[in-house]
Amino acid sequence: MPQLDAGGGGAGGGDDLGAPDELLAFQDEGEEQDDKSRGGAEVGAEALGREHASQRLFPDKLPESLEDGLKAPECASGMYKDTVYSAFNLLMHYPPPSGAGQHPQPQPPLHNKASQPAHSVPQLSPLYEHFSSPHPTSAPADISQKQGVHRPLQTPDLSGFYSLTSGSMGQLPHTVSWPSPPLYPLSPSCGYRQHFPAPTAAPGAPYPRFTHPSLMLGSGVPGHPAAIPHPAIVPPSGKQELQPYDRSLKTQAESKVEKEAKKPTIKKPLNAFMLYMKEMRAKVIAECTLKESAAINQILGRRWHALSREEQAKYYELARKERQLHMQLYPGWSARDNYGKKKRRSREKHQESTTDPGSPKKCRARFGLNQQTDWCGPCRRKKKCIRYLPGEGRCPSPVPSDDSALGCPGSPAPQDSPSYLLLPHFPTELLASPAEPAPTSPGLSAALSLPAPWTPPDPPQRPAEYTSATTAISETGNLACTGHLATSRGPSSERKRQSPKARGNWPGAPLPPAQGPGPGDFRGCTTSA
DNA sequence: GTGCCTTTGAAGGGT
DNA sequence: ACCCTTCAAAGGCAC
Repeated sequence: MPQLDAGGGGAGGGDDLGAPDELLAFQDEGEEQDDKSRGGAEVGAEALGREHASQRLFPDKLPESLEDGLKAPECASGMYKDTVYSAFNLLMHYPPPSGAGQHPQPQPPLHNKASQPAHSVPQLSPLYEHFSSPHPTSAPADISQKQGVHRPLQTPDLSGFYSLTSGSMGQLPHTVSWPSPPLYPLSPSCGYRQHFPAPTAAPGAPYPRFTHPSLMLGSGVPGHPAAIPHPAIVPPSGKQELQPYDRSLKTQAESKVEKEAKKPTIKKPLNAFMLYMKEMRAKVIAECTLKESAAINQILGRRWHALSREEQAKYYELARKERQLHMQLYPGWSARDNYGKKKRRSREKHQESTTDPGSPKKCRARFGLNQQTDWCGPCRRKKKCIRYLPGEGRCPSPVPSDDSALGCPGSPAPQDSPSYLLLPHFPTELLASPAEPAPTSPGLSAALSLPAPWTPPDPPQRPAEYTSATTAISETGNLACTGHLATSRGPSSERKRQSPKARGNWPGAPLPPAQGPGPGDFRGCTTSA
């Protein structure tokens, strides 16, 4: 379960996303689900799209209340959780009831992510945008850049609106297409309850939190008085009785695969750094004439460390709110749900390491390099490499290491450091291993000098719930599109070796620079892949 | 069309 | 408690 701010982060910050106890109650309900019941729920959720269509056509047949459906025994496991997912999706495309008021006319979605996978649910970043963009006109230009959809100017009235993408419509199989995707009002403080009639639940009842007709899940629940039988509505057992033609055309396994494919993907909420990247990417692109995200992200990573604590705290707070909102919208969702939906390179590497004694993984383990991103062998990437390899290892298309060479205005890289030494993940086989003599290059020698002992900066003024913060800035100079790329961030395995408490117990407290070899330390590894 | 690269943070399973 | 893995965004690039 996503971490709730123990300190009641909302306590002092006016976080009205929902009282922690409410969240807990909400969450506990979802946590009771088991995978099996979820399977049934997913099908039920799928059916809700169709159910929803019928409800829209026959609004007078709406169930009496959401809680009826939620409290139905059939909802006791699984049904609720996933129906909420779908319900939220429906919310995003369903005009709120007239009684709700304040509903804008249908507008183009703020986040029309054409590139968004058809089955994915967009991020909650509108929340972030609302918080982080008091002046909508200054909103980062990259929000819709990739999508290729011009983002309409946000008026203050719209800034608090949450929309799903038109593409996300595809996540709801069999749903009808509304004439236009309406925006859905969402209070900046996650105020669904502010926009919809108060629930009719008995006092103290945990549900419903949503009372929009589209959330009248009862009609989709078998056994509910208003239930409309639908082939896709399955009992909590998760088993669906196939129609005869179904049996003949596809096996249950195929059907299961198909349903898996149709299952909406709920993305992880963005963390603080992701929110920061999203906001600053366009700026860096504009400044640096860079487009490759890998390089952009390196710059952003350094700038992130250069941020003051107050600036970082803003993003941590936004991220925390996003997580809470996400938790409310998708109770019971786990990031684990999305595991395996991406190709995992590390797994291949792991297999590779089991057979190759000099494998990158072993080398990484030896020197504490990031297992996913640090290289130990020669540049094994066949494509154009953004890393600069000296001598024979030179990649076909070296990319300068310092930001200025990358196209950024700013100070050049340190004079005594060859550009390749300034790269964070310089292929270390070209340098001596710790047991071997160091190269004679003066720049190399300089680069091999480990970072100066880390000394904590002045005590920060963190929010109350953040304590003992430390800032890990090992950069030597201008971080704005300048300086070297050696990051202060240790390898993932290394940075996680340190407990959150040890590194400061405020969320996302940055680690002190790695004292040992890190991605930017250029420690040697003589093995090659 | 798919995956990699690159960053930090969050989460959860495993030990 | 700690370690390890995966995913979240982004867009060029390689295959």
